[in-house]
Amino acid sequence: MLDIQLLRTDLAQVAARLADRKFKLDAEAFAALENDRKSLQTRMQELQAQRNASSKAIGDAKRKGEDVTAIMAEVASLGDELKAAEAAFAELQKNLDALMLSMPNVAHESVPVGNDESANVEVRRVGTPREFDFAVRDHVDIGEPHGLDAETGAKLSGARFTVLRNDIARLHRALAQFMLDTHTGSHGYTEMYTPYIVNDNVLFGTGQLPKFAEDMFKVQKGGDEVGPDQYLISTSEISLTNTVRETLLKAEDLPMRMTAHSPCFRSEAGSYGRDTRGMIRQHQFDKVEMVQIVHPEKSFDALEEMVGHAEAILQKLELPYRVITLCTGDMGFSATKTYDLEVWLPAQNTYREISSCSNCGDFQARRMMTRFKDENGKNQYVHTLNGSGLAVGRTLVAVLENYQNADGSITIPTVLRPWFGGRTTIGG
RNA sequence: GGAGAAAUGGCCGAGAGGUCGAAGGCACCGCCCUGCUAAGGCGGCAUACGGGGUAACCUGUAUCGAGGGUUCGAAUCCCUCUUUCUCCGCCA
Repeated sequence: MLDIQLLRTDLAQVAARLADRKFKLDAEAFAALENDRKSLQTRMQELQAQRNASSKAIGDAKRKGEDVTAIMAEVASLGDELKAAEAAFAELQKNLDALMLSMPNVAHESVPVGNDESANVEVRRVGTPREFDFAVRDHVDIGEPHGLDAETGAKLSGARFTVLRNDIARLHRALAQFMLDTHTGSHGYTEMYTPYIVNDNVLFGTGQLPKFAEDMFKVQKGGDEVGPDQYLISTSEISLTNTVRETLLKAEDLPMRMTAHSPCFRSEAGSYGRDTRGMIRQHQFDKVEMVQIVHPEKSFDALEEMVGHAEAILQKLELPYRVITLCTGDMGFSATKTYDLEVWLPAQNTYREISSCSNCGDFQARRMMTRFKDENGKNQYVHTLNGSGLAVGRTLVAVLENYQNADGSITIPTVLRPWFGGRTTIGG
């Protein structure tokens, strides 16, 4: 959520920056709403003050044993007017809140302005794509003989679900554990295990709701118990970041670094026909997530560091990749700046997204009410960051394709061999 | 699933229809005293929003798990929900 003060004082500028993000803020409508809010609030507060004064007078009079019928009569007429004013204010506040919740974060000034991915900026390339002296196969063809089974996945759950068995399942697990161990062992993250089903208010906190409900899986309890609306997490950023919701942290608690390995569930509404083959785009995939809760002045340094943490995984796996700065039009809702990591996929002869690292500034903190007491004893919103470190399913794809051999076997990356009892290949 | 208890400020914990934004303690900050790996005294110390002031600050309103209700007036009474704890049952 944006700072409403900023909207009041700098409406035109905020509207312009939101326009870069393809959000049309009707400045006039907002200003009108703000105006109404002000007059309604003032009126309501006046009436409340009157009521409080009268009630106090009644109390005083009663204690002295004086007659209170006169004051009682005076205050009687107040009730209805107050109720009406309060109702009108609540209604308006609701509309204002809904509008505020629907606005994306504004981009940091260092973010390139642009409409779509064509305006993204490549920051660097690391590693050189391998030269193959045989016909490159894609991960489906390479993986199938060793246990990648889309057909059974579809039988169980439909399109975009895959069953892994044997060495492929093991490789998948090894990847996740390697990532987790690296982040906890070398990058200072605390390992976490969190719920995969969360209440709707949690989704408001990180920004998936109210706007992106169609991307989520909504779940329902058996029986006829009614509780809050609940959803499967689309990323453990949601549960990790929200662990600090509605809390007042101490300055020395910061920075907090959390990591978790979890499945992610995405409806992929609107992506029909895209990446239908293989494991690139699934309804369920695993991801090792990094989340940081940091001091507001340190969040952009933390973002660079976090990108480095994600890169370290790719480097240790010896996978070629590039780093991209997303432009304003391509960034996620809550982000103020985002770097994507794209891994080289030989079969597609291109780089594909495998990690996304974002600084959300105070946008999520404001929605979650997460603050810390700063050096001067003032409560300030923290800044939140999240990044994939990495998407496990896509990393599996990248390993299969980049490590494939002419005979259909797969060389196991050196760092993963401990999970294979020292074996060096799958198949072959 | 059954029975009961509870939810108050960063934390602990009083409160029981008006004088309560809320005693007391801890933590924290300032000053003083004293001096040594301690202690004592005094003062300050919730949040959000509105209005005023360059500002320190002043002022109004709201907030005692959440939402409704009763009342001139609710932390205190009533209803619903959520969460936690205890006992019983069931259970990976």
